Amino acid sequence: MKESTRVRNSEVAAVLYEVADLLEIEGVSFKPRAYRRAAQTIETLPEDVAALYKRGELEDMPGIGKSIAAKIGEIIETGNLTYLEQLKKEVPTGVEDLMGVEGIGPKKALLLREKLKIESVGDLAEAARKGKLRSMRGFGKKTEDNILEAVERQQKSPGRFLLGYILPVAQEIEDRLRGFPAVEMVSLTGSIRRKKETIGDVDMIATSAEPKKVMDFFTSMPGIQKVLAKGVTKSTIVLTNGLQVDLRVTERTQYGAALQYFTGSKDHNIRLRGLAIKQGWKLNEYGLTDEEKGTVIASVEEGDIYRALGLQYIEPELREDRGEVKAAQEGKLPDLIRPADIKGDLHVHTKWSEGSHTIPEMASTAQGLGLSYIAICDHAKTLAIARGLTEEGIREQMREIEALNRTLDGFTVLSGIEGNIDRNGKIDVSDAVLKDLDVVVASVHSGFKQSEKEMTERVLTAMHNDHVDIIGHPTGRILNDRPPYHIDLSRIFRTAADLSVCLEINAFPTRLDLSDVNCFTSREYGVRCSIGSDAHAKENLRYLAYGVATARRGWLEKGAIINTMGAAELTAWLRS
DNA sequence: GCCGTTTTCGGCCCGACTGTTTTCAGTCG
Repeated sequence: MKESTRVRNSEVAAVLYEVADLLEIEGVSFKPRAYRRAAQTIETLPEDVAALYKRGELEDMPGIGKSIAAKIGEIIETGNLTYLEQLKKEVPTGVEDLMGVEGIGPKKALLLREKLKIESVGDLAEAARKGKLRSMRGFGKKTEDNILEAVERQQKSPGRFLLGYILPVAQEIEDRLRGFPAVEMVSLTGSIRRKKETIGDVDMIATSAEPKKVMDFFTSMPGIQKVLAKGVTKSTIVLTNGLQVDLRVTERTQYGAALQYFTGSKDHNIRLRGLAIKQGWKLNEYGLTDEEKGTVIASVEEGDIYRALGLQYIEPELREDRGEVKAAQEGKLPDLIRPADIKGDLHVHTKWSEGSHTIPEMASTAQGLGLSYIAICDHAKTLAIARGLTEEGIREQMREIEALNRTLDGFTVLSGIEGNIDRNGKIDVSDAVLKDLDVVVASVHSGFKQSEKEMTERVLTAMHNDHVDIIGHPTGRILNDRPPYHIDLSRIFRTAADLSVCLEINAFPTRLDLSDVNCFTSREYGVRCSIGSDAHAKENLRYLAYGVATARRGWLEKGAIINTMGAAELTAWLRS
C-alpha cells in the first residue's frame, strides 16, 4: 500500500467510535459498546492495523469478531465504510450536536428534530427562548429553562479541563469538605482520580452520618454558579469557572464500594461486575453482596472488593479496561512507577531563554520538592521567539552551572539544551557543543504540516545524531488546541529502542506527550522514557507529577524511566 | 456485535435525580 494512502490506527478507531455514537442515538443496545471496545483495541495496538489485517489476524484481537474485522478491512482497502455512511443517512443532521447539550439524550434530541425541526444548538436556544419547547410531551417550563442555561454554559465552556490545572482546584474542594465536621472520609473519584489527561467534571465521595448537612454545606460553598441537583445522597454544582462537581455521600461501611464504583471507568466496572455475576454475586456502589444468602462480601475498603473478586489491587490509573482485569487475575499487573521514584527533572527552562526564573531559583525549588537534580534545557538559537541561546550563550551557561554546582549540597544541576529539529532532521547546535553537554533534548517546533513520511524521517535523522539523548514532546500535540503531527510512532519506538534514545513524557499540562496510550504501546518495544516538566517557571516544576501519572496510565514501571536513576548513574548511562 | 473455567446462544451494570408524570421516562455517570 502506498505511504500516502496508509490508514492510521487512530483513523480506523475514529470511524468505529463514530459508528458507536450513531448506533447509540438509534437506541441500539450492546452494539455501541462492542464498537467502542474494538476502537479501543485498535487505538492501543502496538503496530499498524493494516499489517495485522494483511496477516489475517484481526479477529485474534480482543473485541474484534468477524463483522468488525470485515469493516476494518473495508476501511483499510477503500478508506471508507459504507455502514457508517448508511448510519449517517439514518440519523437526522444535528441530532449529535443536540445531544452534546446537558440534559438532552437521544430521545429528546430525536423528538426535537422530528417535531420542531431543530437541527442545531443555535436553533435549540432560539426555540427555548420563544417558549416553544414546553408544548412537547415530556417537556415543561423547567426543562426549557434548564436547556437554555445548559446551552449558555456550553457556549462559555472552554471544553474539557486539563488535569494539571483542575486537580489543585478539586483538591481545594476536597480539603474544604474534609474540614467540615459532619464529614468523615472524603476522596476524589472518577476520571480525576484515574488522572486522565482531561477531565469533563469532578466526582467526589464523602462519608457521613449526617448526609443532609453535608449536602447543604456542599451546595452553599463559595464560588458556585449554579446548583444543578441536590438530593439526599447526591448533589451536583457548577463553579463559576464552569467546572461541574458531583458529590455522593455514603455510609462509612460502604466507603470502599462507593470509591471503587465512582472511580470507574465505566468499562472497568462492567468487567468487574461480570466477575461478580459469575460468582453469583452483585456489585454496586453499596458493596459486593451475595443476594441469595443476604450477606455483604466486601464494602468497607476498596481493596477488599478486588481481593474478594480474586484480583490484585488495581491502581486507579490502570482502570481503563486495557487488559488490567485479566492481568490482575493472573497476578501480572505492572509494578507502576511512583512519584517518589523520580530523582530529577530532565526538561527545565530558565531566564536564559523563555523561562521566568534563574538557574539557582529553579534548582532550589526543585530541591525543595525532593529532587536531587535538574537538567537545564533552554532553547537554542533557532527559536528566536523564545530567546534561544547562541553557542557562546550555551558555553556561558555551562560555566554558570559549573560554578553553581560547586556551591550546592546534595543537588546537581546538569547542563543541557532543548535543540530544535529542523525540517531535515538537523539539530540547531553544533556537535562540538552538544558533546560537552550532559543532556541533549531535541524537539520539533515548526513545520507540523509535513507528511507522515517526512516527519518520521526528520525525527529518525535527529535520533541518529550520536549526541541526542531525548526526543522532546514526540508528537507535538497541544491538548484542546493542536492535534499530534503525523508521525509513524511504531518506527520511532523501534529506533528509540535500537539506538537507546529516550522519548520524553513531557509533563506540561497542555502537552502530556507522549500520551498515556503512546506509553502503553511503547512498552512492547522496550523504549526508555524520560519525564520532564518543561517548566518555564519554578511553580511549574510540580507538573512532573502529571508526567508520572501519564506513565502510570501507560503501565510503565520504574525501569522504563531514566530519571529514576541518580545523577551520577544517569550521566554515566547517557555517556555510554 | 462479541464472548465463553455456568460456553456457540443468551446474556450484556445499575441506581440517583429531575421533571414530568399520576406511576415513570429520560438522562447521567
